[in-house]
Amino acid sequence: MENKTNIIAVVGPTASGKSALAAQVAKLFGGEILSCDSMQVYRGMDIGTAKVTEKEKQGVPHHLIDIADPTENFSCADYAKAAKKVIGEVSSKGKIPVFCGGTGLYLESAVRIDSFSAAPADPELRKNLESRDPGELYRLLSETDPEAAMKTHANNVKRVVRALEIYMLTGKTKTQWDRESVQAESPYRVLKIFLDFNDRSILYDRIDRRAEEMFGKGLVEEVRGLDSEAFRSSTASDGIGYKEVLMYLDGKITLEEAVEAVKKASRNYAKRQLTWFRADKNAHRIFVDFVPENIGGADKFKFIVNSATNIINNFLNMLY
RNA sequence: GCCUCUGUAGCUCAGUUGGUAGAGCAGGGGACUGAAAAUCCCCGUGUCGUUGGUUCGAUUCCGACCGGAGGCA
Repeated sequence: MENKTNIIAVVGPTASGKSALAAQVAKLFGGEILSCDSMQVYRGMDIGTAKVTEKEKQGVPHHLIDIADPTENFSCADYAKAAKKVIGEVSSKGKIPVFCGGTGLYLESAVRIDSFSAAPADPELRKNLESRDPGELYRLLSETDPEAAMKTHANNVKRVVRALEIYMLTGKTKTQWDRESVQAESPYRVLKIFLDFNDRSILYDRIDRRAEEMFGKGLVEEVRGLDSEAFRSSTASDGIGYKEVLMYLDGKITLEEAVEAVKKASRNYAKRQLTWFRADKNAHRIFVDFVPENIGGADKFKFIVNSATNIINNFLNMLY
């Protein structure tokens, strides 16, 4: 129990300032960054994913970025495997793994889920199932795995298909697999710091501004360079900023409409992220837009770093 | 100046043959174990432009007025 690996995670919605805080925390506590972002894993997708620049890394090693090709299928299980390896490497050097990112599922996959089902995605089977009547699929799930059916809405075809896929491929239900996937005694002690906003419109303004900056930095050119048949049929091309620009390149929408669509999708996404992290009762919240009146400008960041530092010190001193 | 059309939820618009109204988007809430920046679920009271009139009753019909669009001069 006392041999557990301490892990820090800075999480929050897109454009909340995670990267800067995480890098600072890593510097202060002797850590290395483990990116926790389902799109930053892809090489060549830099502008649209707001990937950290060398300067922003501040000399701190960053892992789990650029580890996959945009045309390949990458999943949370692949991520978990890679992340666990990096956790081991970093901690064996005596450094603290500092996760930083907004993909909640990826973080949980790495630190909480011990093993995944023995059923990797099977594109053929999925295609086959998806071509069938959704109602029939759901009925099938209700018969084979009633518990999963109960937890999954019939309209959520993706999830229904996945649950069926697991059963068909392994003969064991998703419910069973899930139950066995979480280890009773985790090898990690995880501190999550959640950057939240008291006034959401402030977050939304930042998102809007950042979307415009992305186009200014050449997002359209980046997407043009990635464009190919293989890219278009990949998960990566579903990323925010990428799918909209592809529509623009196809002449389906104007550039202005693309910019607006990216803003909108990012805002909607941020809200989903907030929902995810809010549900996590173990996450320590810091309201980054809620600093004392008398603190402004560059001191604001300092204030946030101080808040995080206090939380981390308590964590390292085993106060919680 | 005259004529026609138009003014309904933050936005775009339905609708009520007169019994005070509903969609999409935005927004809010939620779920999430191999696609997760994905996928899915739930949430719609608003002076129906203003003001008179007709009516048991008007957002709906009539008049005037105030916006907006177009046409004729």
